[in-house]
Amino acid sequence: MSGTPPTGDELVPLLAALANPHRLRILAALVQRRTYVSELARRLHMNRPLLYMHLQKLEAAGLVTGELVTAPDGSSVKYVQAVPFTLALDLDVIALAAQTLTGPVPAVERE
Amino acid sequence: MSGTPPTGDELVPLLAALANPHRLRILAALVQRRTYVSELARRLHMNRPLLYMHLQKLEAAGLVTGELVTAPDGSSVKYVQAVPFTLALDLDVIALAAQTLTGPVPAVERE
DNA sequence: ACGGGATGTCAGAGAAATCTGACACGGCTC
DNA sequence: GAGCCGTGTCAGATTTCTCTGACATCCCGT
Repeated sequence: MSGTPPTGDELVPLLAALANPHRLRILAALVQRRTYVSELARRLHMNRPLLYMHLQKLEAAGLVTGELVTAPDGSSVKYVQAVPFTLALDLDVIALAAQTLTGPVPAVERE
Repeated sequence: MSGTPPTGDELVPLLAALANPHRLRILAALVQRRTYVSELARRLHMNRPLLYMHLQKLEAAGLVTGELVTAPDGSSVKYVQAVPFTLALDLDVIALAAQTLTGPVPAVERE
């Protein structure tokens, strides 16, 4: 995760992952502290299943890492933490990314 | 539109506006050329109503400007163009933006 | 008058994202 | 065993986003 020019196919999911208040707050909460899921749910006042969904999207976008830790007492706790990243966005970057978009486009875009 | 630190309430719509293949391609098409709507619809192979919706979202996010020009021959044509911008995204920026999120949050986030 | 090209808006179908409650499992402590 | 606290997953309701076809309007040139 760094400042390399993103392709369209990886930029869209990344932006989609960030374009949500909950997920911004989740990331913000994980910047400093490394927390486990249930505690995070309490801190952010959201249902655990909901938090799970958002965490999965963040994880899928590579913005968050999860680690299932089996504590010495035998209980398992899943710690999550934010993955540092940098994204410089710009009209030129977007124009570049748009060229690398695959998908249902006949590619008769020229002219 | 520039590199000032965005608040959460303006960052989320901005990211949401960008997190779409169509809108990336629309922006890319408007970087160089200034085009009117119908022609743009042909260039990108999409229905005009659909293009309109995406243009409205881009306009709402401040990424695109529209100008309805009444040509000398009397016909009116709407020209659209991309608005230059810069966005530097970062975990710290996100943490900052998350603090400025208004909304249905009891704000009992402390501790 | 007619056809063509432009703007703008609508209703509604279809797909995807969001959110909630309930369930299953395991391990600890009392 | 009962209660508490973790993880993980599910079905389903609700909402939002996408997308299409059709319509109304205006101006121009033939």
